[in-house]
This record gives sequence, structure tokens and C-alpha cells, in this order.
Amino acid sequence: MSRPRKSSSNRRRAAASIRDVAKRARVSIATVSRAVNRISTVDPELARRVWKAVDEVGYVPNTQARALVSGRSRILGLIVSEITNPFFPELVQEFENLAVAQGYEVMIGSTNYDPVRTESLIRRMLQRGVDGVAVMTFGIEEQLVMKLVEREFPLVFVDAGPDLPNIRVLKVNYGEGIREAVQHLAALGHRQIAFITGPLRMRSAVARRDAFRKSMGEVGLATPAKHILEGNHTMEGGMAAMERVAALAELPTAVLCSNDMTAIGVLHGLYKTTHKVPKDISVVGFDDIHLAQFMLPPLTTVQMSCKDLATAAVQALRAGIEPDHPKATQKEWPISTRLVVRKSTAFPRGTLPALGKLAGSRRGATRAD
Amino acid sequence: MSRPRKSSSNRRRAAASIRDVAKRARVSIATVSRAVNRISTVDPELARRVWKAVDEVGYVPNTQARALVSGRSRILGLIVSEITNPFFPELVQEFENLAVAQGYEVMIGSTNYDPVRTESLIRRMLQRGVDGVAVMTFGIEEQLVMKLVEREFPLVFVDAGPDLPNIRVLKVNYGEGIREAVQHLAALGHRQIAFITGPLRMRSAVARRDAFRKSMGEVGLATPAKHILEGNHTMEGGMAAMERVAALAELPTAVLCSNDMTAIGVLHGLYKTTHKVPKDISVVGFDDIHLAQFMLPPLTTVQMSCKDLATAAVQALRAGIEPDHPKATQKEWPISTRLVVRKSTAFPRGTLPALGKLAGSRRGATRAD
DNA sequence: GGCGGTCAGGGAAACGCTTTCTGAAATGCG
DNA sequence: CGCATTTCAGAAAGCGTTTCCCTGACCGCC
Repeated sequence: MSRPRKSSSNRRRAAASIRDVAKRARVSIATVSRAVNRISTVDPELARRVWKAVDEVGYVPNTQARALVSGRSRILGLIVSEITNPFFPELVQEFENLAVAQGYEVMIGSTNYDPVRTESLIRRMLQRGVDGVAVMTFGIEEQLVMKLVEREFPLVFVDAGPDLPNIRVLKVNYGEGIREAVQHLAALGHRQIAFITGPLRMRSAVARRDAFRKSMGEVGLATPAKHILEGNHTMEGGMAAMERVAALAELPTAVLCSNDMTAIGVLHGLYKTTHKVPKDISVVGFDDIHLAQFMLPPLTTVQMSCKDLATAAVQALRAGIEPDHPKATQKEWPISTRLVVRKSTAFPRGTLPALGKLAGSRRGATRAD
Repeated sequence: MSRPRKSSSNRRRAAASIRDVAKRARVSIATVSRAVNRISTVDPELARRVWKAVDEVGYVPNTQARALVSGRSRILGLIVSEITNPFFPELVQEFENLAVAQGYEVMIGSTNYDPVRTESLIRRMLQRGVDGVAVMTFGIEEQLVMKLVEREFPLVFVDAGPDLPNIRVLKVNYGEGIREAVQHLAALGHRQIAFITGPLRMRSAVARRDAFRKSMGEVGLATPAKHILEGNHTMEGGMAAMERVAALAELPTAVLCSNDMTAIGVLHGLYKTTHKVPKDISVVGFDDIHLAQFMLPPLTTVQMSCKDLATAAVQALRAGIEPDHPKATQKEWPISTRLVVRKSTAFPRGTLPALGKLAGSRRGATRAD
């Protein structure tokens, strides 16, 4: 009978504590703790009594206290570029589901491409004691993050990151899907294919552009500078880029975009002109956001699965957090991409569609409508 | 020199604690705490020493410990229906910005309309000790939430909620915007206006439908049952409903939708038919999500400002949490709506656009396919 | 000069939990 | 039957804060 407790009428939430359970089950708080954490050395009979008491007083363990004593908050930080970009909510959703299923909570934040905001975001996460952070901004704020987070803190990046003990990298294989897309267009008969990039300070945007060039080379097509336009991964950027494409002396017969939002902007830009998709010009996106299939026409796009991304991110984080995780030493986590053919691609104008089934799915690309 | 501290080499994050600061500044931990919390009774000279030490050792207060002792976590819970519905990320973003600016963190969760999921979500929030929860699901899971959360816990609902001491309600004035929309259509000459509702178990969906009926009555138009179709606030639902509209003996000349996603679905559904928007049929949405202006054609819609909603939600929560908040007793927080006219509405087919300059120049811009 | 009154600052309790350590009872074994 | 060993519950030491309470210095006043 050491610490006499206050009557605790001071605060609003007079939630039942471990002591209330202990009293009711006529055991010590240590036993309650062990029972609740399913530690096997507790006598089953006692454990039953404890669980009954837990139920009766409506006990819910206080996570703050748990975190304080254990030094682990069981919160994963998730940093995205902007939550309002449709790609990210899908990722957030998957990430959250997985994390929660594995006993973690998620703290989400978006950088909005603003270094000041990013800095305060990291600070907030550190302050809240997250166990690790997944930086899913596709290669932009890594430097900043590294400066703020001490070494030895579990971090997950996409595409590339410094080679440090606690840093894991999700390696997205942009090449696969983009090659499929280029081959799909080439097979349809397209020769003049433009590419609208993302903001080129983003590593992933550069990677996608390079994958495009490489794939074009593989099928023997040229990639003149005028056919590579810089966008910014937004609809507005896609529209603007499309206007520049339309201004070219010779209109390309197909446009490949660095992400779906850009492609949607392109569709929108084309809507204002007399060119029809896919009759006059084919459009291909990248990401396969949910919205893509609801575009007019439904967008052919390269799928980068959110689920794969989220699964790998959560696993990689846990590998860094939990001392004896089976994959504790794996530094690179591969993510694959693949083409999803819908309705925004077709034979280039002037080509007779009599070539038949050639238009179909090469290399196992999926057809979906 | 009572408690000798462990060397603390056990855990990864050997973050500086208040004691390190105290030692370095040669003051007690109580003084550090007071200085850091800017309590005015601290000698300015000492305070400077403390802040210097804070800086030198890189001290960041441990939020978990703070929350444990103060009983307040400074975390606001935000429950939305589904994060992948474009309306919500915009809301989340605004909410987060405001909360963070006011010193709070946000814990987000989506119910996905699943009671089981919702229950576990509430449990998680309670367990993490959120100070209050904003349930921005537009009138669906209130009952469930009420059951789980003890009385006296600050809660914010949208549209309607039980009249309990700590519950505040954001009253959205659907009438205003919907009246504007109906009057806009009526003024253009539409007489046959259909309405696609949301899921009718949602209070807000019912409210919007009722507002539609009322406004139609005000302009002397009928609302036959066949012109009120139930959707589910998704694109798929919009498409399905549109098919049912198209099957009517006489096609309405305009369709008003309970939200923008439905309207987008309707546009998509119409795309598959020979009916053109807005030439053959006008479409109006509700919410004014960012995407609305990028539809083909840009969507005329009723705006319900996310910013207003988020501002009110955060304010109302704080009013419930902080004992001496100026608006502590305000139970209802009004939110207004207004029409935003874009390109998806026009004169009904058969009407001569020669009625004067009202007949906008956009006729020519409206293309077939 | 002595005394009461302020007031800044330090000591220590408390928040709710985990985990180590301790000790009693139960068990094994010669 | 006695001693060593195992098993398992309880006691208590923290985790990093905030805050109450008390001490001691200083001030003003009689």
C-alpha cells in the first residue's frame, strides 16, 4: 500500500486504469499487465479473472503510458507530397489498413512540396515519438529529412536514399511498365510518341523519363527533344504541356504521361481542341489511380500498385523497428509496374485498323475496361 | 540527487530529456519545465540559460510524457467516410493545417461505411487519448459513435447530433446552394429536372434531396417520383442512376446530383450514350471538389467549402476541449453553400438560343464526341 | 533589528504503464 | 525427509513530464 491514489476527479476522462482492474481481479497490477499482454507465465485461472475485470470496468490500456515506459509508440509516420493528389489517398488507405492490422497507428502528413512545412512535419513526428517514417514523396525531400532525423532512425524512401544502416528503399521498377506501354504503342503503329515528364527535380520523374527514352530506343524509335516536355504532375501541368504539344508543326500520334493527373490534364486540353482521343491521338498515363478508369475515355495507364507500395513500406519499416524481424537486413524492396490497357489508346490516325489483333495485349499486359 | 538515472544505452533514441537540460543550465527540472512552457514567473536570466541549454542538447519535449501527466494529448480525431473520395482529402488537408497551426496534432481515420471498422477506429482513437473527435461522415455513424464514446467527451458532428453537453453540430445550409442551382436551371428554361440522391441512410443525403424538392416547389416545378433516383455518392452509383434516367420515356433536360462524384459518374454514363452535355442535358454537382473544374465539360456545382467546414470543426472541438474557450457554449455552427456556374449547364434542347445575349457563345465550343 | 509577507525556484509526487527483481510456494530428486 | 530448483505473483523502480508544496531569500515596515 505504497502510493495512495488521488480521487482523480480532476479530469474529464476518468478512464479505468490498470489499478482498477487489479483491485477488481484481486491481483497486482503487474499481473494485470502481464495478462493483458498475453505473457505466458500467467496462470490461466488468474488471466481469466483479469480479463473478466477488464471487461467489467471497461479498461483500455493507455497508449501514452505504454509508449512512455516502453520507448516505442507503435506509430508509423507517413509522409506524402500532397494528400489532395488522388494517388496518395489510395496509398494512405492501404498503408493505414496494413499498419493497423499489424498493431500500429499511422501519423500522416503532406509536404505540399514546401521545405518549411516539411521541416515542421518531421519535427512534429519526432516529437510525437513515431517509431519510423516512410517518406513516400517520390524522391524530393530526402536531403531535408536526413538532416532532421538522427542517424539510426528507421526510414523508408522510394526510389533512392542514402546507404545508411536504418534506411530502406523501395525500388520501383519503372522500366517494366513503361516498356510495356511503349511497346503497346509501337505495336499499334505509333512512331511519333511524346512524353510529358513530372517536375524534373523529382528523382522518380527523371527515372520515368529515362525509362521512356530507353524503351523507345529498344523499339528503334527516336526521342527528339521537342517530344519530351516538362510537366509538373498536375492536371494544370498536363493541360499546359498539351498546348505546347499541339503547337508543334507535326502533332505526335501518342502522348505518354509521367502520371495520371498529367494524362487527365492532357485529355482535358485535347477536349478543347478538335482532336479526339483515341482516334486522333492516343494518351497513356502512369500510376493507375482509381479515377483513371472513369476518364473519358477510360485511361490506358501503367499501374504502380498502391497496395504493393504500402505493403513494402510497412514491412520495411517494421524490419527497421523490430529488433528481430526476419527481413531486418533487407535494404532494397522491389516494386513492379505493368501496363493496363483501356480505351485511350488506338491505332494512329491514317492507319487502317485492319491490322487486326496486333493491337492486342503484348507481353501479358492486362486489358481492362 | 535522488533518482540516479540509468545510462540509457538501452534504446535507440537516446533523446535529450528535461534532466539533461536542467543539468546543463544548472537549474531544476521544474524550472526547465516552466521556462519551456513560458510561465511568466521564471527569471528572464534563468529562462535564457534554459533556452540556451535546450538548444545545445537539442531538447524536444516528449509529448507522450506530457500527455500522460496533463491528461490532454493535444490530438484531434478526424473521422471521414472514405479517404479515397476526393472530397475528403481536401477536408483533411484544411483540417490538418488549422489544427497544427493551433498546436494540435490530427489522427485521421476513415470508416469506409463499415460499422466494424468504425468501431475499431473509435477504439483506437480513445486508446490514443484524443482530446475530441470530429465525425465528418455526413450523418451516418453517429449512433455507433455515441455508444462508444462516454458522455462528456467533446464531439463534433455534421448536420445533426444528439443534444448533449459536449456535442457540437455543424449545420450545413444545403438549402441556399441547392435553391441557387434550381433557380439557375429554371432560369435557363429547364422544367424536367431529375435528382440523384446519395444513400438515403445518410442524413445529409436526405437533407439535400429535401432541399431540392423544396426549391423545385418554390419555382413551381413538379418532382415526380420517377425523377428522384437513389444513388450512393460514387461514380459507379452516378453511372447506374444515369442509366435508369436514360431509360425513362421522356428524358429530363437536367440532372442535379447529391455530390460531385455522382455527377462525374453521370457525365461518364452520358458519354457512352449519344446525349451531349450540356447541349442535350445539363448536369449539376454538389461539393465543388477540386476535380469538378477539370471535368469535361467543367462541372457546374454547389460549393460546400472545405475550408469553412474545417475551420468550424476545429473551432467547435477546441470550444469543447478548452475549459475557457470564448465560444464554449455555442452548440450549432452554421456552414453556407453557394452555386458555382461552369460549363455543364445550358439551355435545354429545343430552346432557341436566340433569346438574346443570354445565349452564350459557348454553343460553338460544345463538341460532339 | 525583528517580523510577516512575497515570490522565485527546487524537491518530490503523480500520471499509467512495463519490467526487473524478490520471495514464497510448489516441485524434483537423492 | 530435506535440500535445490523451478514457477509465478507481487513489490517497486522507473519512463519524462507537470505541478503542488515548501524552502529560503529578499523586501518593507514597525
